[in-house]
Amino acid sequence: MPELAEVERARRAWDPGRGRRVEEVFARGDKRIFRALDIASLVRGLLGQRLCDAEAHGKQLMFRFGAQSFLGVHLGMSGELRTAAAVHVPERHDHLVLRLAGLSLVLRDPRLFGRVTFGYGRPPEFWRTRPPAITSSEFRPGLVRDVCRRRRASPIKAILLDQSVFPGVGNWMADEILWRARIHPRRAGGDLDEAEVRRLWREVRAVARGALRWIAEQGVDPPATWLFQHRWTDGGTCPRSGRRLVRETIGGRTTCWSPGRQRDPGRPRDGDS
DNA sequence: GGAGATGTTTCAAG
DNA sequence: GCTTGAAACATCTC
Repeated sequence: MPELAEVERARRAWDPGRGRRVEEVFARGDKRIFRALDIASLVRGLLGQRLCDAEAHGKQLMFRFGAQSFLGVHLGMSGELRTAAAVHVPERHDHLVLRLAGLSLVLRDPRLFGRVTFGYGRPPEFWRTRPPAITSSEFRPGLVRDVCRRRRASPIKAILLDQSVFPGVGNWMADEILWRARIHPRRAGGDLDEAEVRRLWREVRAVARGALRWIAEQGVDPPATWLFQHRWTDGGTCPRSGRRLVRETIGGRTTCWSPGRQRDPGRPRDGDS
């Protein structure tokens, strides 16, 4: 599920626990979401501390407990945050449950592609060195130009998934961005001209803002004018051209685009395949 | 039963 | 040394 806006929505899911102290920590420490994390110090660092702050950055989440304890969560492919009753009995895929006064904070992740990190005294390294948010004014066109130059042989679809430049952009957002910018997902980064780089930069921001508005703030899917509504299954049509959408694997991920609107680099006259 | 899934990491090859 | 693409991770759903 989780890209930029879904992660922002997850950030808010634990809000009911704000200001309350952790009374008990349940963790399935053998699960890979904890990687090399020392569960004993996680428990020690959280017990008795109040949930004070929750921040999202790209696909990363950081929850601060007390002044010193920083709990990082990456939801991977199937992670979810929710609250449950204080007496909640962890279900099969509930790998971390924090019992506070009156409710429990639950991290569920069936596929176990998520990751939990913990920092005491200061946030973990990745959080301190995170790249500019794509919604911030520091996210400038030059960053897009640089990564396209550096990864000049990679398809632009794969480049957009680079979290060190486009934090929060995932598979559906990348397709949405390219569709709006009228750039074929298989175009090589080094092949984009200055105007295309500029369009890409602009649409990264537009899709990020729109996704946050619909998904995180209003809690609904983006409207039918977005590719989002049409891309998931075979047989969809482009909401702008009315033509049949194409789905293929690019950069190892299912990719959907609108032929004609996004011209195929191998077929300069007609993008239909 | 098989394929595929909104993600990252690792590793071998160029 | 850098870049690239494929495989691996674990489970569920269609």
